[in-house]
Amino acid sequence: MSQAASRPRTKRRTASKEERQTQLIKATIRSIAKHGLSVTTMATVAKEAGLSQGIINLHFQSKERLLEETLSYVVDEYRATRYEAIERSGVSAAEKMTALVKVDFDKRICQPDKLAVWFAFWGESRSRPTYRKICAERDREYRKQLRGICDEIIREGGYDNLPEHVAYGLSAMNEGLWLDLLLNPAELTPEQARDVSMSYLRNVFPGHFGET
Amino acid sequence: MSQAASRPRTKRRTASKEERQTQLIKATIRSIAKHGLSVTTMATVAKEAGLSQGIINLHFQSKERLLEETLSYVVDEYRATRYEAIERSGVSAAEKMTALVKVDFDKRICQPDKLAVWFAFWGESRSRPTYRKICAERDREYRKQLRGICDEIIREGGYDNLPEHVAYGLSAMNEGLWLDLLLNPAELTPEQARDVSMSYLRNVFPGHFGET
DNA sequence: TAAATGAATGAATAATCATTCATTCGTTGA
DNA sequence: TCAACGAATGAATGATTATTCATTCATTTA
Repeated sequence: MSQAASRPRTKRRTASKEERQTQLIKATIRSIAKHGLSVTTMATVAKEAGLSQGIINLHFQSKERLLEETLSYVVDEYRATRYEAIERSGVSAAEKMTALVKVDFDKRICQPDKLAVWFAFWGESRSRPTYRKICAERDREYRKQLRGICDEIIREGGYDNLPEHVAYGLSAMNEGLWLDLLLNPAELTPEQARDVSMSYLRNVFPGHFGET
Repeated sequence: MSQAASRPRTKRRTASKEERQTQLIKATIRSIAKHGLSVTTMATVAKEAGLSQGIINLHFQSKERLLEETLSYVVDEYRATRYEAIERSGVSAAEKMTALVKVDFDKRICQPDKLAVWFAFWGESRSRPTYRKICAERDREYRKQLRGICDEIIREGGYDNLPEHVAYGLSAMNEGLWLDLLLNPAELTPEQARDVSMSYLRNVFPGHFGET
């Protein structure tokens, strides 16, 4: 949240626990994006943060805990941004739905470094129950939110789609579009990805997201 | 393709180069699924294959090459299954499209071990140009195929969807459904995932995939 | 200002891992 | 049956890496 954790002015400085931890988590995100998770070492993170080797064990006890905190950080940021967007949006179900799609392709959320972190942990999560648990929480909440909005829209519009199909379908499509943004950022912009997602909604709920 | 590469009968046997390489690649897939890519070592692969330490360097020169060959193996298998399905399917665009969706959720293709491999490499691909190149080839081909079919269906049905939106949307949705199958196999079966995907097609091309 | 506190360092350590290669052993051709 | 070949082994090696901890140094307190 604070940008104060960037770079110390003097050659050495003592910062608050929270400040340092955030600084180290951000360094971990950059390291994963730059080198990949399997090449991210205590050394690459410390160097990225401009700090010394031992500091990570001082603040996080172990590398594993640092990685878990990093995943949680990204997950929490995503959830917070979503709730914020829902709060700011209009009260209608269609407006809420549009707000959610916008969040997925918001610069803050789908920037390359963050996407790299999501997929790095997803890639390992099959063999790491802890990662899966942190991610599962995200999925359950997100889909529940989406499912509720779909229910409402379907009731309003008298569509004969199954709400769980649309909720699964939309969240899956957005995750897949993230993958495309990660793998070939040159071929697809976040704005185009959002258009693809919105065009899905237009097809499924023409009365709410129709062209006219 | 052959199942002969499973387990040698005698305590030691000399096999053909190709047989051993396939055996090692399959062992790598299992190791990635079981331990994750970052914990997959020469030792875990050798153990999984029931062979000795040095054998991988003998056949693949380096660990990196083994991993690249493993990714290529999965990519090639996916492509081959797709082309096979198109050949077997009816000639209409709608039949071809249905065949493609079926392939994505075929037991052979979307089994847990294989999905783990896809996501393990996607997670690292941002920092590994070689991985990205192997995957990019897959994407380009797949989307081109899909795009062609969408063009045809849109022409036939007079829909006003953009073919590239549907092609991007469908492939993204299927990739996202793979993620759901990987992360919570208990909540979603491949058959249900296929239904989600097909219900998308019903909405986008009601004249071709309509309910009646 | 001086002593106390604890944040930060970085060299040392122990563990892990990819790679090498001398040796073993199964297979093939004469 | 027996050399000759080469596939396979696995102990040894050197490189990498997470973790520890004695020491340094900035900040706070008295």
